[in-house]
Amino acid sequence: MSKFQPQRGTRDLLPDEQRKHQYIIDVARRISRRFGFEQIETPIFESTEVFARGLGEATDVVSKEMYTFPSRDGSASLTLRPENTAGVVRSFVSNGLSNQTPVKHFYAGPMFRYERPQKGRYRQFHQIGVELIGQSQPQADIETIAAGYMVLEDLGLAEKVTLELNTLGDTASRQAYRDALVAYFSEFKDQLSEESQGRLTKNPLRILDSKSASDQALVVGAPKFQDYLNAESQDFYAEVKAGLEALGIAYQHNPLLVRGLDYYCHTAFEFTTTHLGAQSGVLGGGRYDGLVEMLGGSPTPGVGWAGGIERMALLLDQEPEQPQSVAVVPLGADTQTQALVLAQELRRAGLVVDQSYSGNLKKRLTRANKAGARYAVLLGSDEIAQGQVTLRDMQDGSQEALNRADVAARLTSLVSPV
RNA sequence: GCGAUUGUAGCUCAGUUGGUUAGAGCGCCGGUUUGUGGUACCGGAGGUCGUGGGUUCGAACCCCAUCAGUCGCCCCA
Repeated sequence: MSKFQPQRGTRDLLPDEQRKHQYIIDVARRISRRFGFEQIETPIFESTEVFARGLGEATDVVSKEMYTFPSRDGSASLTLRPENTAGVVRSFVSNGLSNQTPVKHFYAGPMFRYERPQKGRYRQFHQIGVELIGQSQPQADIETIAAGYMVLEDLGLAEKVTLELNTLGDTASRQAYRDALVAYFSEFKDQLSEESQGRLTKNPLRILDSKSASDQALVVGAPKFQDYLNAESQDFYAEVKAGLEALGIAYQHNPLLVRGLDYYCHTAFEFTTTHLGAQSGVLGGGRYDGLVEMLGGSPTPGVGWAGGIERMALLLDQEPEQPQSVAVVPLGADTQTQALVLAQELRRAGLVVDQSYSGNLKKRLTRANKAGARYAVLLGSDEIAQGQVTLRDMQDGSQEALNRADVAARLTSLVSPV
């Protein structure tokens, strides 16, 4: 055990793991682009206020999970982003994009939350996500969810997730329901779990998805949100559901799905899995019509989602494919320079080329084999004398003599360039 | 922040009621004729037993603390 280890909840992404992350990002970016989402990047830290106001002071994320520190001159409080929606919306406002709506962004990158680490849950973790800002119609929700679904589908995860769907209604509906809930639970306050007693004032909706048995018993008799939804909210939700049905995207209405960040309204959804223990959420999001205004912009609706890259990586069945590679194997004195030249030529042709610098042929072939080379190009004094190389198929061991001038063309016909 | 559980070689793990120089498999390195890898055989390197204290003649093993992983709570991606 060496003295320095990665900090708790952080880890090194070695090539095997990084390859999976990159694969997931590549798929998500490609699919998102089909929907018109273009990639952006916002800073990894922002003014603390962006998150405090954006996500809500009382939320767990803001109240106890943020990495917050003073700026070097002490004039400001900064925070490592715990999610990217608030940052994207802040950039929408900062860059004055309100006259260019709809704005459709895709992003991928690290997020930071001070939580107890577990499998699929890290303090530095990575998300992909999309945000559609400036459209209030339910079709925006439908297509946004469809984009998330298509990403999961393309990753081969469609069978492993279920889409849970709920509506949080518009502001008026939510406020009415909130009041009703507070009235109801206040009657049973002493029966509520300690945590839920705290939620009663801060975030009563969260009592609904409490896992405490005593809370659950009370939740059964609690007022139902559907009874407090006004006509507009009901119509909106109905349209979202109808749209998903038209697209053949199965969902499960979960009236207890209450997202933990304050900015959500109307549509709330989450693709969950049973394969990751307590970390069931894979990709989730919803509508956030009040957020732009909250961060100082003019009232502008929005909808989006974020997906956890680590969690998706854990669900992948197979390793992403790696490009096939070629080993250039010089043999004997004076061949090293020719090998360098050949290797460079093959790389210009788009091939993945590794070259051995030492050892006898046996050793060099062993190394080429371990490195996973699909072909080896043997370049010895014999070959050079005749202006040729020997091309060895590392799978079946067959060899052929090639004219030096034909090597690149031959190999690019056998192996697809990168 | 709370509860439970685990920590021995690069990896997966043995290690008896505390008793000499802590083991295996895989992997790694080298060898088994000179320009031919994968299989087989032989050999080798690699560990302050997570860390720090304590008990003991003696600790990988018992006790305390601490750090980290895992599971659950919580929260979320």
